[in-house]
Amino acid sequence: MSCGVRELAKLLNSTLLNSLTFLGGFMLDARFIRENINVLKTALKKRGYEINLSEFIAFEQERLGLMQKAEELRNRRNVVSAEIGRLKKQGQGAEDLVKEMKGVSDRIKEIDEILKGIEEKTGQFLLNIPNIPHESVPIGKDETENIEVRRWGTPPEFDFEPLNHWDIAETLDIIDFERGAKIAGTRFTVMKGLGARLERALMNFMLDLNTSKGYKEIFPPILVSKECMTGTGQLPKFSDEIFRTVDPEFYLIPTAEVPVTNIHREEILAEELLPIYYTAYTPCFRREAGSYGKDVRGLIRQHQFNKVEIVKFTKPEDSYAELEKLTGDAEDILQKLGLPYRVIALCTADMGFSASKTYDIEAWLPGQQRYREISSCSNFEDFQARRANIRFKREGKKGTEFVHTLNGSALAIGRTVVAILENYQQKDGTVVVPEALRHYMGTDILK
RNA sequence: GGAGAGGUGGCCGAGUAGGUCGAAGGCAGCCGCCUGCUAAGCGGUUGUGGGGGUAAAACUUCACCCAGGGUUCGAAUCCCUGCCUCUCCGCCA
Repeated sequence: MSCGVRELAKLLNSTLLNSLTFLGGFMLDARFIRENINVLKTALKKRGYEINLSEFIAFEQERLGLMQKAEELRNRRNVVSAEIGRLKKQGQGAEDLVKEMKGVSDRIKEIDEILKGIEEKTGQFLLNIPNIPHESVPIGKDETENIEVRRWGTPPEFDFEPLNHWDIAETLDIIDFERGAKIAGTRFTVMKGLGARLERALMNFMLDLNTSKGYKEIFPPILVSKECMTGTGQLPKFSDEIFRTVDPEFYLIPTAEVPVTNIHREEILAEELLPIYYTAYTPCFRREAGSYGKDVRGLIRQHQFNKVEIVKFTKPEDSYAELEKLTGDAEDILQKLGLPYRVIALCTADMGFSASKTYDIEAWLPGQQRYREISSCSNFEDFQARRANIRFKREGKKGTEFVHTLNGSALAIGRTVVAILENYQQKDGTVVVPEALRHYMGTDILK
């Protein structure tokens, strides 16, 4: 029965976001919303999001009424203007009609002004509503209620006290934290020698593995427009977390998800193109505002880091199966690298704004004696597709539908470096290179 | 950065003294007919989003000729701004 609720809620969400006239040219089914307010409220409450729709609905009713009025007037204007043309052609005067139409046009302008104001308000309101969680997502109030789905591998045992990656890296002289700070400030690092090489090896290894599975390699722009950021859901709500250039205005991508998902913005895809699989290496940039005390040492939390991402566009009926496959593809990388990990299903309160369902993959870090996030795999259903207006057309069917978008890290490279250094460290301070990387590294040991 | 040209439907391409243009024509596609197969030929058809309407259709209406403003009774057609593309010059990895 929760399924029925879910379906309703989904439909409702669809309808809501449809009203972004200034984004995609959609309109909103106000009646449907009026009849289903409670469904939406309940669904979002699971996330801890309280929604107040009463003002919105009032605006909607007003908007619909005004729109109809304006359309009537436009129709009148179209008809009469044609008549005026006809009369003039026959050499007859039409002063009365012209005068009347002048009034009509002014009236239309007035109404349009009001409509614009309303649409601006409702549009902003809608852009700030998070996605509705999938029914399979555990309900919870914070991250303690996430659920561990499975584990792979066994944390290594050491006959010595395992070090943190920053200590290992310092000894090996492969990561220079101080000079990173000198050049750019805190949360920046310089990778050197085998460290730089390891970073590059991981990029290549991941891209090669992903492309061998049918993901098409993409190398996108790293500065993007505001529209892209809105399309994938980073804006307008999370401007604090993003770097921005001022003149001209660009946004530095926090993840390849942004440019890669927006590849198909404003497009209608042919059914046979789906599913589309992309993989992309990009640098990523994050402000990390509000995390001042966290992970101040080491590579875990940087303003700039490298990541290989995978992105999928699918038909709605396939997206959850694709999420499992996508997560599996990310896990495969860790398995090939021999890094122990666990998979976590995020609960309703811990999921990102745009996601319907998310699995985090956490790698074991001996230096911290705990699992840390190394990948996040999400199904956004049609949330991003609505914002970015990405649709597809079914063979032989009228109209279009929104695609579902998914993405996941495969993987975050900096954190993979951390996991390798800490899991493969040896008593003498050297680090064994995982089998799968030796070809890329040209060595089997970091020393 | 300087000087020009241009942005029309899936594609090509008309439309420039503003009026019945959602937009000629061609191609491609689809549906029929015809031909023993293929090609050619004939007829029809083919956009997106919204409102009203319907059980669903039919039907009706509004918007969309890069985007946003403006002029006008009326704009694909005129004016302004922005974005993008192309050519030439300069500069540069």
